[in-house]
Amino acid sequence: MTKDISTTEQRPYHHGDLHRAIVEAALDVLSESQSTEFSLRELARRAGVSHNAPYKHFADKRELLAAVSAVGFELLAKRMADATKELDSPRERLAAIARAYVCGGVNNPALYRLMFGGYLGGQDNGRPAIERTAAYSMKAVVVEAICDGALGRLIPNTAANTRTIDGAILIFWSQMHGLTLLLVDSLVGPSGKIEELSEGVLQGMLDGLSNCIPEIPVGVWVGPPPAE
Amino acid sequence: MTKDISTTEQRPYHHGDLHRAIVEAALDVLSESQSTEFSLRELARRAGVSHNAPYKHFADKRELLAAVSAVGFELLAKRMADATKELDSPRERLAAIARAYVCGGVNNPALYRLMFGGYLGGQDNGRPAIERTAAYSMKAVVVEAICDGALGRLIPNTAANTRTIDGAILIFWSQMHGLTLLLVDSLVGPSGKIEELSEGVLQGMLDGLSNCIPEIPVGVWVGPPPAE
DNA sequence: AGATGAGAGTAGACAATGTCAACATCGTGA
DNA sequence: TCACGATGTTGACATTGTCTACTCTCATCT
Repeated sequence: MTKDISTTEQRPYHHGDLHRAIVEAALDVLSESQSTEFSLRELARRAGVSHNAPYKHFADKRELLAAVSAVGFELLAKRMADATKELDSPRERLAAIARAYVCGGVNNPALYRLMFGGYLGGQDNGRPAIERTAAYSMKAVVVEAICDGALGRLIPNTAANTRTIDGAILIFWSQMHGLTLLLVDSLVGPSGKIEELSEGVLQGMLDGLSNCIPEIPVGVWVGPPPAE
Repeated sequence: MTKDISTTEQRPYHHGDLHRAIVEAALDVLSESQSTEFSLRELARRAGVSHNAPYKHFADKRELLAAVSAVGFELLAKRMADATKELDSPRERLAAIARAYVCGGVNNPALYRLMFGGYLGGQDNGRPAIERTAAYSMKAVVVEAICDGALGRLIPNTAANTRTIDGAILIFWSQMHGLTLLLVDSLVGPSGKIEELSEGVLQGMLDGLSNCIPEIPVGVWVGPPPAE
């Protein structure tokens, strides 16, 4: 039972904040190894607890990964929000959001893939609520910029405009999403020119959106499914 | 295909075409379970061989998945090519390609994610050559439609136009890629309206591309990295 | 204060998996 | 014919996710 390594200091029986420690360890390992195939036991080792301690905080590995994913969403939403600060032009704000989005994905591909890669949830077992809300808060930032006139004219955030806004977001989001993943997979490049590259796609898309803004509406929802 | 073990017939010691059998089993399991977390042993069981037989054909699980992914690329390229047949208008051909692309992804998300999800290769260990070439052949189909005038005017496939073409493909591809993954993850929907939805995004993008076609060029490559 | 009970951590066990090594079986070319 | 290489098989091992049963700690109730 003598597990103390140091001289007299002994780790208290209870960790104190294992939940957080495990999630942070997971984020570390994920960032380092760029893979979700680490073991719960490894995390337990890093946290200095027994291999089964994490199970007091997460039902299974899936749930742990969901928690990590949620942190990823929060980080991303925060970055996107931060990027818009001190920017007046709505179009510039939307562009900044896009840059933050792509940048976040490129900087930590494994986390990005965990968030959007469908390891969690599909149509079957919906992803945990904590994730949904995090993803939803991301959308809000985009909505704001668009309503403020990022596409060339004000679009009041009213029920009547819902479909227009969602249509625009759909295009915006899928373009950024696709670009991010292509970059991450090194399927387009070169990686040195990522910013230049994104900028071209981004501006082109914004112009395209501005041009066809009244015709976009299709029956669409964007973000977490509404009927739930 | 006499695989029967019925009464007295005994399976010959050697399978005959285990390589193919394993890949097909993997495709089956992948399609059914929509997860890459099946075991090699399971595939071996399905093929009716010992748990270690697959190792005579694949160095490890990664290599097996790479082979599956390659098949996926071939299937997708074929569908895209088929979709363009009997279509005269280049723009219609490009639209058909896009539909085939999105459709392929939505119909088998797990396979699509395996192909593009970066489970294999990153910038570190490049993905197997077999995959690269398959992915590259996909690009060729798109190039053709664009050069033929899908964006409103002919763009001869010359070295001088490389950047314009690659720029257009980048936008096209990332838009389709992103849309596919958003649909697959049920992050946008509703799923019943997938076609209508895709159509809106698609046409909007094509119009946008047509409008800014001369200004697109950025220093870009699309497809497998050229310096290799 | 002392009992107690729930939350948090530990220890041990189990089946399944990826992978290694040693052996068996077949078709084939020298 | 016969040895050899490709293909399959068996057995073994460390690791993993997860279950069950146990222990420790501390706040709360009497």
